[in-house]
Amino acid sequence: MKRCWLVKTEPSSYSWEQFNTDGKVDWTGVRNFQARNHLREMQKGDEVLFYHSVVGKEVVGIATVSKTAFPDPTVDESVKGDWVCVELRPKKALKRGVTLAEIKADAALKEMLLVRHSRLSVIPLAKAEFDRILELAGN
DNA sequence: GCCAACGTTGGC
DNA sequence: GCCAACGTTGGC
Repeated sequence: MKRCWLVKTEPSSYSWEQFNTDGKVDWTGVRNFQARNHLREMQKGDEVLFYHSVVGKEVVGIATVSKTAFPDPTVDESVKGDWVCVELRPKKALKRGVTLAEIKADAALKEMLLVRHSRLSVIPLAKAEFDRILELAGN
């Protein structure tokens, strides 16, 4: 079954603009068990909201999973554990960014893990939450 | 720039 | 196995 996700990134390290320039990216560097488990559950074609943390604090676009979990090539001998990444491709920019403040203010979204668990970097979304964000964005 | 929340590490 | 210390993330 197709699922919806949200990934966070600081635009100063990797932005939506850079993502679009690249055309695709291996979503590497996840070093959190919960986030990793979510990466493993991603299926090809799943839709992923792209969120800018710290700077902007808004959802800026939609990506799709183009390759399911595979070993993270950025892991070397100094890193313990069995880490994975996925390949993402940009699908569509939001017409208008949806900010964290708006998400918190929205009755349908304020229970999102993005709000409740702000440090998790890969977050599963309910379809209704995903749709609501697109609605707020005007897409 | 500060600090709260959380995860990880290491001593016991 | 507990818990204090520490590092990191991310909102404000």
